[in-house]
Amino acid sequence: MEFTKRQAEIIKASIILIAKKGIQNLTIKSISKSIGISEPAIYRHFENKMDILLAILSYFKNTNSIVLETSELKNKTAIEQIGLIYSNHFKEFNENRALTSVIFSEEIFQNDQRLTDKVLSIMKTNNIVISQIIKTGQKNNEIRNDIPGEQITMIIMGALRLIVTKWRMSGFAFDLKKEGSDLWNSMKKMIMKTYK
Amino acid sequence: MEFTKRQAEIIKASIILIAKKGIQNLTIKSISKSIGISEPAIYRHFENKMDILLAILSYFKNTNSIVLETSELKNKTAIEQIGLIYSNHFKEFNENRALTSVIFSEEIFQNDQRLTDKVLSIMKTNNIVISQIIKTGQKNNEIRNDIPGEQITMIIMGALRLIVTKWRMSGFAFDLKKEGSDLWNSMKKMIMKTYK
DNA sequence: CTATTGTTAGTTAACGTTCACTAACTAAAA
DNA sequence: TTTTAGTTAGTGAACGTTAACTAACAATAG
Repeated sequence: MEFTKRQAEIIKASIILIAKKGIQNLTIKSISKSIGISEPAIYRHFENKMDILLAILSYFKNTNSIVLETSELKNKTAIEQIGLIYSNHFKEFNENRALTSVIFSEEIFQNDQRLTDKVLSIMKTNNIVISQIIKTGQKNNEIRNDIPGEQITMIIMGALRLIVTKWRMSGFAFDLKKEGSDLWNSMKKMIMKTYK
Repeated sequence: MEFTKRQAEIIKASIILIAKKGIQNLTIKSISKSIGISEPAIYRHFENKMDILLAILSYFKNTNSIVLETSELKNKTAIEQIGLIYSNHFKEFNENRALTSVIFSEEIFQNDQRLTDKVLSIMKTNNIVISQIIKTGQKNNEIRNDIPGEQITMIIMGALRLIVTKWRMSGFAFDLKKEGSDLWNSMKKMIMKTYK
């Protein structure tokens, strides 16, 4: 188990606090207050504040892997796989809205090299997984190959990120699952080799 | 003139500081140090720190309007117009790299309602301009109309944002103008009605 | 022409508050 | 009985901001 119960509690409280008021208002005091213990008690579970930030990123990495590497993906077409990754993301965000404030927000973790490196590695993992699926789809003549796979990956990831950002900034005012699914259906038309 | 020389200096210094070390390290002390005056002197030019953050966003709004509403856009096809908006953005970012750390980083300005509102209004302006161009292009049978204009807008904006984010996070390691232009050529293939 | 008055943009010193973090102690669980 | 997880009460450093003052300059009045 990567984190104890209390550690997980601290991580989740921190994410919610960042979502609400930004990283500038994430303090040991605000964390401890939100879970109902004293400030020094936090230090029984994390060495320092930086370790909490790193733990948040580890938590993302896990969540992300689960969404990306689910066994559902096996024995599906490339298009079906990307579709599933899209809908899994939307499901995850719908259940954990605070996550959207930080998961595509590389800028938040900019104050330390270790944080930046960790963010970068999460981004790269994402890219490799999607890119691999796209390229396989291109080989199978499922996805158009007059456009480099990396660029299709960028377009797919860019749209996913932007719709989630808009959803959050609207105060979660629209149905992400529905709008997201519509968006994906449009993207399919654009990237599939033969669309009927 | 919206800002005095000194105010502009403070704004630019702040953007560079955010780009370097994140919003957490933007302090009155760091700003004053970077332009070589004392901390209290900052208060001769801005009432308080919040006003500096708001000024940064106003500065963005201006830069953004210039990129979006240039007269070059007149008498051009929709595709040419979006192409120009893309390349103008890349040119602007290339000349002012620190800008990329904040311009698509809504999360940075999350600690106050006034900041969030201003960010939102900039995003909306962007969207309206691009969306208008796309819809005109669809009416003229220039852009495919089997996909709603709003979704094409989202895809275009999402890709632009993501490539800029990647460029920044790579430490500006690739040629944004070239990679961006390649990306746009691929997007054209996807959204044009007839591509030869 | 010069003395007065006001403005602008800066200084040093200090304010109260909050920050991350620690020492010392305690209750309860293992 | 030792370990774990909490407490209270504190630390020095950094935070945004203000007070008090000054040098340099511009406009105006005598």
